[in-house]
Amino acid sequence: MTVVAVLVQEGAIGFEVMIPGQVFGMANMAAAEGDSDRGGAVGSPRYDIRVCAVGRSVTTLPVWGATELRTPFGPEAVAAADIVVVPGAEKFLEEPDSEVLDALRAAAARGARIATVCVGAFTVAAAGLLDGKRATTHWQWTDELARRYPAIDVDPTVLFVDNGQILTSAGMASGLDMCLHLVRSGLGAELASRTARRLVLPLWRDGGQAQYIEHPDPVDSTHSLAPTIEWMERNAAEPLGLEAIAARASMSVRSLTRHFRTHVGTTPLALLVRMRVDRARRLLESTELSVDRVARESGFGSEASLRYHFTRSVGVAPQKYRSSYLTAS
DNA sequence: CCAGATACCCGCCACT
DNA sequence: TTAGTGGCGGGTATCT
Repeated sequence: MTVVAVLVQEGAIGFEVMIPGQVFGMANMAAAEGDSDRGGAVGSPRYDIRVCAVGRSVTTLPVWGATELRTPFGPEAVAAADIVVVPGAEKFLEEPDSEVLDALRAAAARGARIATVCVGAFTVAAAGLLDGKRATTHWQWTDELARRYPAIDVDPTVLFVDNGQILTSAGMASGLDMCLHLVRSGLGAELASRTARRLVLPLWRDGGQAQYIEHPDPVDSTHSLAPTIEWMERNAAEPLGLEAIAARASMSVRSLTRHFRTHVGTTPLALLVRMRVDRARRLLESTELSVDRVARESGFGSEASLRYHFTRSVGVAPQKYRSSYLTAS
């Protein structure tokens, strides 16, 4: 069981406080569904989510909805957590409470993962945990983060950054992507994809995507490529070229790449590679197929190609991923 | 891991 | 005039 502590500070942004509960809670439901599908008894939940405050037991959420949050847990939740999520708070430009900083440093020191949403990155930065690391935050505040903490390598162009131990996300909805990423790395791509479906989240939003995309014509642009992308998802195992994709979208190759850049924020091939890596992950998790077979079944032309992309996006080689995944579950 | 071949991506620009 | 399209060139990423 993975303990997730959501560390709430005064003036926390309500939406972001709720994100971990929604994603990890949904992962619990997806896991239970998986248990019964396999004919076995429903196992215990995978995640234990504890909304907590350090210093105060009740934190108000005075803006944007004017509600009040009761935090059932205190510092002991942070001390017990495997993952500490830090949502953004209203007064993020002020020095955080020293108890909060101490709790974060202690958690990091004993190896817990720390994940920030939005301007929560400022809190973790104040604890000195981001020095020398790559990080991101809400695009309105990336410059300020870089100015205050020159030792941090701030990347304003991505949805989230995973440093292994510390994760930072761009803000608001990208916190969903980051938490889903944590589910994927903890429990596997198959469960993560079922969780995404329950959350009605697109599967393919990934860390390396533009934070914001201009939408000159939101009505048309948000949906025009959706059928093409679904088609790519279904046919990712086939050798797809730009020509074929463009034909499917009934436009030229030039227009296709242009639309991808402006509306999706990435390129057709980059998206396809992500889809294929995801397939490969699932095959490695759930089958005994050789790495070479996995490469072909997931749409990569060769084992070398799979290894190249897999290692780049997952961080470990396919074979290593399979063995570590099996021992972890 | 290297190298040659190929595919892709995107600025530029003419065109509808 | 503005908005969108798509061919072309060639630097770069990817494949074999």
